[in-house]
Amino acid sequence: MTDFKQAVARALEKAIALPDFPADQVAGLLEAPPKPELGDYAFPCFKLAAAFKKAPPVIAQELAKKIVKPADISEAKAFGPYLNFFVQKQALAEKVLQQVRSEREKFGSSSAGKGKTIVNEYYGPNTNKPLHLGHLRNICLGLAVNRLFANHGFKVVRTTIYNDRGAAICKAMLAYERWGEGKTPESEALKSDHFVGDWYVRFVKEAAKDPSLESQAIEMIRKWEEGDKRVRALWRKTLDWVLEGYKETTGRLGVVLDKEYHESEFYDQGKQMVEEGLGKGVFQRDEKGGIVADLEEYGLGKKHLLRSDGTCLYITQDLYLAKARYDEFHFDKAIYVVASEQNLHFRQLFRCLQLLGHAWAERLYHLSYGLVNLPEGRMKSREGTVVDADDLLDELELLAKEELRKRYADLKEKELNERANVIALSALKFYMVRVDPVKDMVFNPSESISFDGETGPYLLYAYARAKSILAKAGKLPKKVDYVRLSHEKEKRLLALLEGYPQVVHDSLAAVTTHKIAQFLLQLASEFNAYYHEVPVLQAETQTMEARLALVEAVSIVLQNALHLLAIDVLERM
RNA sequence: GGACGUGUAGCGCAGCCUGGAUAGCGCGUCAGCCUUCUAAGCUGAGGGUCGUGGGUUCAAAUCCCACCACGUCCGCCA
Repeated sequence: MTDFKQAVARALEKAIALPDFPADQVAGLLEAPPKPELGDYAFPCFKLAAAFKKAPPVIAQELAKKIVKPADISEAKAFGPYLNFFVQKQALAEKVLQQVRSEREKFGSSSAGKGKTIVNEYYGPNTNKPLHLGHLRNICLGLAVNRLFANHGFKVVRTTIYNDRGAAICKAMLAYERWGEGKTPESEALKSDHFVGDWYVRFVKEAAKDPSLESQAIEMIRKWEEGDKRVRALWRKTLDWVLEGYKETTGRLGVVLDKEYHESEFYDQGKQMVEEGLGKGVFQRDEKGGIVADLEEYGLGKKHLLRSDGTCLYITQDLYLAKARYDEFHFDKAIYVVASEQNLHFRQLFRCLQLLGHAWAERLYHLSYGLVNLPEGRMKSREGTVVDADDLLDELELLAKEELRKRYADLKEKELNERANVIALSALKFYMVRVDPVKDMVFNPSESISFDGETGPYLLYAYARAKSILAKAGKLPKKVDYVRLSHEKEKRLLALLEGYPQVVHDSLAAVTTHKIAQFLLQLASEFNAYYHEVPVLQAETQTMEARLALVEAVSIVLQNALHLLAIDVLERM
């Protein structure tokens, strides 16, 4: 809560003076009026009607007369059943601008997570094909979440898990062994993960004609598990190709990992935990000899944790991995950024860990996100409607380049490439995090590359305009006469800036990013309108200096918020 | 069949947790604005039974119930 709001709440409490109307309720009732002309805080008087035995508008009138205005409140005025408060412009300007100026990149951050650790696992690919659009949503969310927590002083352990074994991987290996003729990514001039992915596609095609290939793949899994030298060598080779390709793609996006997990290294772990549960009586052995968790009472059905032949299942290794992570990092929170298809799996996993008596199970959090669909419908690898991550990144960069060439014909190649890269990434990242993660979303390729509207480039452009003014101004004033910021649009900008830390705080609490995205759109839009209407550099000196301070603050907050979404900025566009 | 989620303007989305003042934004459409700090911009117009029906309430897009539509999941797969 801001200082202003707190002051208003306290003054209201005194004016109301009702014994059965607890003071702490007042602050909770204060809300933001629908329009700026109506003030900064509004107090609805409906709930007082019964106690005062008067109509809400009458109560609002009486409170307006009775209330002792706090120092920084210029007016308390009744609007129908509401009592509205106006924050004094100068006080607002002074408070906000001084704070942004002194805190700079720290404005909006906190030390709430100091000494605490979060582990974030994201994008976990199956290593038989290149990354696609779904991974991009995952990565963009994961990157933003990492920043969000780091911003609050958490130690963030950035991880991924490579699902690097199993049927799909063996299928790609089998096809390569069978028809590869010793080709390599280099010999075919293909990005190495695409090279492997193509062999997987080849397998699917051939298997449609020759069903015996499926059983051959299963045979290969068995050999892999036995440690067959030839199969293991083939696996190593193709896996390295895939990982190398991933590194290139994720590198473009700015992914940095502190720890990488390989399923192949612990896919047979976790039995001990399951047997421990059996011993404690929280899990049961079923009639065929498998081990089951009965989660019916939690509405989660029955879940098999160990096969009757004693081998592990998907969830078994996840039990192990969660514990291994806790033992290593003693995390205060562990986030799994995984598609909503796995909602049930994670609820079952967390519940099982809790049943095993691990208190830290409640620190686990599944950041579930919806599918990314195309305007034509769902992505289907069989129908070739999957949007490849590399292709998309290339396409975005190309479009940014075209746009830049149109505008700045004489831009040097290096500068052109750098700008196109930043612009393309902003387009993608913002498109992905601007939507509530729980929702399925439609990825419209032509819209994502359009730079009109609610897009990353729009935000970058607003930032570049602000920086351009600051650059032309040269030195920024040390002292500012805040009274000069008397324009209505200036007050709106200041109010937005003041609210930024709260937006960040709420985002952290909800482990979400789209609130920050919405805030950015609002701030950029408000600034663009201000830019259009109010001249800065042409203004009289004192006024210019005050406006420069405001523009500087806007640029700082834009940059801070973009940083939280893992979006880099450009000083010029 | 069950569980979970989603349904707001032609299209894409905020708002729902924590109920309040004529329901916001973008794209598209239409009409304007570049001799003045970058027009990737700004201003304005038009566009809505907030899926449907009940309920709670002084007040419901928001809370509750039922129904409908769509999506995902419900395997000793991952």
